[in-house]
Amino acid sequence: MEDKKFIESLNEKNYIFRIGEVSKMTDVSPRQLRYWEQKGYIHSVRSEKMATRVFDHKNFVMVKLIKFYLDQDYSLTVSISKARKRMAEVSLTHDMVIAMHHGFVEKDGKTLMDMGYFDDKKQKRLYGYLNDDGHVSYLVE
DNA sequence: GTTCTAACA
DNA sequence: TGTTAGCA
Repeated sequence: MEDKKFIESLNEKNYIFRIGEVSKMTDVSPRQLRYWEQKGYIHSVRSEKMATRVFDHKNFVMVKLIKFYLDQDYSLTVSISKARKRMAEVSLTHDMVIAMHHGFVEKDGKTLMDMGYFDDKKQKRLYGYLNDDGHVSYLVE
């Protein structure tokens, strides 16, 4: 289970940024970030004794999403709404991919992703791989 | 040098 | 929302 430890060591949850860094990476001013936080659109963590904000990866992504919609001339409130919906979808996508990912196996010169049992009786296993056009092909065995 | 809060020619 | 002031 060394793989698991390695994955956890680089888990995005471990990445935190200060307001200046987030501002530069997202092109959102510190003033805006503080305001958005005050309104509850984003959240920062304040270490027990540390007086400065730190944003985790999740909130960094949220800022990027809000900015993405603002740049398309949506109002702030609409951007927030759209960003929250996207966040939920991205989060669900992440959870599902993690849950179905059972490693890779080599077959016929291809690298197949083992997606676990396909049926409730746990007799058929689902595999998938990317073909040349970028689409996923499936295999059940 | 950076971040914080509060306030506004 | 930008900017500035005065701190920590």
